[in-house]
Amino acid sequence: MLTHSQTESPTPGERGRFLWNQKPGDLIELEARAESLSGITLGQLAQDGGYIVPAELRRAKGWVGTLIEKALGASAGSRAIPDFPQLGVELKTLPIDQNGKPLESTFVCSIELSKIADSEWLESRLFGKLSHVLWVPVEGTRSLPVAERRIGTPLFWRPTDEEVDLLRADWEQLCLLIAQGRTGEITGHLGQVLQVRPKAARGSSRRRTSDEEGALYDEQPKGFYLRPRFTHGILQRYFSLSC
DNA sequence: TTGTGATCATCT
DNA sequence: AGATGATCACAA
Repeated sequence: MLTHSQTESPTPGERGRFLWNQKPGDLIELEARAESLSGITLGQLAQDGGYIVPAELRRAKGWVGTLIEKALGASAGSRAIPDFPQLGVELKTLPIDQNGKPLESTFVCSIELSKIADSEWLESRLFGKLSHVLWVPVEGTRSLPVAERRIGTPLFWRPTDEEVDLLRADWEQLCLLIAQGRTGEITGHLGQVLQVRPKAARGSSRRRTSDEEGALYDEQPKGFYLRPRFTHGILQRYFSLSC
């Protein structure tokens, strides 16, 4: 996905302006490094690291997120833990339009369909990932060439008590349906701030699970997503306070 | 195969 | 326009 330049511009991690693939030691350092990306374009950042910018994201949907991860030294890989394990921080890029409005929902984590029945909120993947997030807004208007899109001002976010209540209420409602084996009733329409949507390589993907009674059946893999309205609220609150 | 990074494509 | 369901690439 992150294709290296064949022309050997700067060797990644050696000559670039940014500390590619190097773990930040603490929150202050992570913040400083995230802020150093603010205002530059994806093309500039990619060139610094010696990466090729895809002409379009259709076949490179996670390219922006992976680029920012490498630049900031995220180390969790594809494990189901926060991107900066030692700091407990999850990194999320957020595509925004010219008004700072999120263009897409935000994927949070996949759902362990077979284990969801006896899970608890405080131990959940969802709560674990959302307890501390570093949001990095990035211009995402489709008509803007990927290389020209600018990285925005990063912000650290911890959900307020009110936001936790909203998330937890949705999470419990959706988990209950899943635990009862009523996954057929789950659509993206449910949930005020959180929703459950397919998360699979193809629509026909299936994964084995069971309901409270232990009955086995196959269901489409699903994941939790934050609604754009919710993430928009996070950005608005932050930027209204910082002005 | 599952979980990560997400955006695409289409319908209302 | 906004949102839902579908889909793409990669790592372990």
